[in-house]
This record gives sequence, structure tokens and C-alpha cells, in this order.
Amino acid sequence: MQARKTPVQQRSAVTVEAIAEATIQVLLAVGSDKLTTTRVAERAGVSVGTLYQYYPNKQALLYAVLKVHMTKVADAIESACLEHRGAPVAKLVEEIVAAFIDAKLESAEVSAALYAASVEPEAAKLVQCVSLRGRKVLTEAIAEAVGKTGAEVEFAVTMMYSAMTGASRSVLEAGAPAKMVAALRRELPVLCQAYLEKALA
Amino acid sequence: MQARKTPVQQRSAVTVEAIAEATIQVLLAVGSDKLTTTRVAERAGVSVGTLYQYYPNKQALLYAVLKVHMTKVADAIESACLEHRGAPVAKLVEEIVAAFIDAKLESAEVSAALYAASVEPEAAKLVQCVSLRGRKVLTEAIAEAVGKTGAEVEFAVTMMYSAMTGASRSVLEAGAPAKMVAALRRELPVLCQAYLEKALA
DNA sequence: TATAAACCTGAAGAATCCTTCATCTAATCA
DNA sequence: TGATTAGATGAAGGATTCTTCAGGTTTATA
Repeated sequence: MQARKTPVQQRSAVTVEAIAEATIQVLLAVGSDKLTTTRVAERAGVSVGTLYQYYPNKQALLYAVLKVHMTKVADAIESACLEHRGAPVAKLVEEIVAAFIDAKLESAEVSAALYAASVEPEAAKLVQCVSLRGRKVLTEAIAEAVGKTGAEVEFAVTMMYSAMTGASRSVLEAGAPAKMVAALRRELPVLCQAYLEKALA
Repeated sequence: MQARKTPVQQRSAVTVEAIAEATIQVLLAVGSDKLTTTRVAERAGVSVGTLYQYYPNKQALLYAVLKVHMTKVADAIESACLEHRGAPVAKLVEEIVAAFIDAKLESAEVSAALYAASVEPEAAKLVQCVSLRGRKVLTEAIAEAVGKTGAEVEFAVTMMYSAMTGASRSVLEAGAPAKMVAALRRELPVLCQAYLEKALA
């Protein structure tokens, strides 16, 4: 799933980036199933041949875009965890959830469109991996904050994370209207806090 | 997205059912993107022509299967709500969540595979509609149990529902291993109860 | 039983799409 | 400047898939 050739000169670096951007645009415009290599190349202003010089196949396009997006989200969680190390659980959770939502909503349309790109097995695996990374740092941070460790915390964090994912997903799939976004920002922290308090009392 | 022709004789009713079942089998075997009408017909033991006599196109196959599945889940929630009308919130939530999980896990593989079928726009719309129905009965039941109504309850239920969805999805996408299933059954009710208590105090 | 209606068949038309490669152009280097 | 490497092109091969329809078979009906 790696690039076939690594850009050396600057013009090709530009090309590679243009293709990635075009992939997103086409994804938004026609959806993942009608996304074709020709269409992406056209939108990027290059020929199909050029596309195949840097992306081995169609899936690699979506894979690359998805990776960037997922990594951003995981990074956001990681940053929030590090930045608020030592804070009380309530505060920690509040910040983490806020960071998560911010990351997801920064480009809401893209986030929503990428759900469709996640069904392909290889992509799904990527999502799992990156999610795991996010949960790990999350587990560490929460464990420290509540002064507990082990399976109990792990289960709780897994549960909380999937709730976060599900809640934001439902908002994104609904088109992320302002009202729902506001409710999400208000309620999701409450949900996470309430659960952790009860589960890790 | 409706059947092109309605079965009249019994043999054709059998055929229609066989095609639906074959759709599930093929979905499990090769995934939604490599699901072809020919393959489904072959698996069902009929010719492609026959398939097109009852399903107008490929999407209709997955749509039909998805509809059955989603309806089952919504029905399960509805039943649980009706059956435990008047029960205290904690009990009500416990029963609803259990019913929801049971419905999702009754055929876990199919549930998981159908996520891929939900990306197609028309299918996504169906999911939204059926989910809405589930949330409505849920809202009514919870509202009665907590003695509150209005937007506050609606938001809370939407949040809770999306958390339920997200949590079960993550388990299903992980292949629904026994450990995760057990954790889900144990923790999801706790999460929902904790949140509702805090949000609708 | 004869006729009509329902049902089934599967080859083939039509449309897409993925991917390659021989060839051309631009940049880098000695 | 000449040679070498990187980058770009896009027509075309190869493959797949969706869907139709003319014609055959089975069931119901009069």
C-alpha cells in the first residue's frame, strides 16, 4: 500500500500532493464507489499514468488520505493527554473529548466521506491500528488520573472511546448541523465523565 | 428500490427468499464491493435473469437485506420499551440495552458485514430512518421513566443511542470475540445509566 | 385438456474501469 | 553542452460487471 516511487524533485512532490487533494475532492463529489483513478487524475490535472507512478492502485489513494486523517485524530488525543497530564479526571476527559471533536470536525465533510473509505479491508485494518494507538495513550492518561490500572481501566477506556466514536459518527453522518454539534460538545464530555466515575469508582 | 415483480406462486416466493439468503452468504464470503449479481444468482441457484425479475438492481439486494436487519433491531428496542413500561430508569435501560445487544449479536457476522452495505446513499437513508424510529420509542419510554420531556430528553437519548451504536459497532468490527462481548454486556448498561442519571438529574 | 399467466434461462450488448508501457519532455549533473 | 535520470503522457489492452430480452418451461385456470 506504499507509494510506488518516492518523489525526488519538487514538481513531483507537488503532483503527489495534488493527487491526494484531488482524491478528497472526488470523494466528496461522487462518493467512494464512483471514485475512479481517471477522475482523480483529471481533477488533479495530471494523467492517469502519473497517478500510477506514485500510487500503486486505486485503494492506495483512499488509504493515504485516510491515514492522514486518522493520524490527525490520534495525534490530537495524544496531545491532549500529554498537555493535561496530572489534571483531575473530569478536566482530563473534558479536554480529550474537546480535542477529539475538534479534530473530527475540522473538516467535517471529509471525515464523513472517509467512513465510506474505511470499509475496504486494508483500510479497516488501518483504522483499527490507529484507534488502538489512541486508546493506549488514553488508557495511560486515565489510569494515572484515577490511580488504577489493569483490565478494568482498559475495558472502560475501550467503551468510552467507542462511545466517542459512535457519537461523533452519528453527528457527521447527519451532516454535522450546528445544533447537533453543539449538543455533542456539551453532552459527550458529560457522558464520558459520568461513565468513568461510575465504572472506576 | 422495491421489488420489480411480486411473487405470486410459491416457487417464486422460495426464489426470492433464496436470493436474499444468497445475498447474505455472498456478502460474508467476498464482501460488499465484490458482491455481483451473477455471484448472488449462482449462489441462490437461479439465473441472473430471475434475480432481476424480483430485484431491480444490485443495490436493491443489499437494501432488502439491510432493511430486514435494521427492522429487527428497531423492533427489539420497541419491544423492550413496551414490555418494561413503568419500570425505573435503571431497569428500563438495562433491558433496552440487553435487547439491543441481543439483536445485534444474534447474527454477528451479518451485522458486521452490513456496515459495508450501509455506505450506499439510499441504504444510509434507510439506516437513518429506522434509527429515528428506534430513538423515538426510546425517547418516549425514557421520558416517562424520568418524568421529563422536551429537547433535553431528546438530546440525551440521541447521545445514548449513538453511544450504544458505536460501542456495539466496535465490538462487531473486531469480530465480536467473547471477551469483548462480555465487556459490552456488562459495561454498556452502566454507561447508559450513568449518563442518563447525570444528564437528566 | 387447452389456454393463459407466471416463472425461469443465460447468452450477449453496453458500459466502465484498472492498469500498463512505449514515448516524450523537463531537470540535473559532469 | 551532452548525457542521464526523473517525471509526465494517454491510448489501448484486458477484465469485469450490470442489465436486458427473446424464448423456453412450469403452474394455474377455464
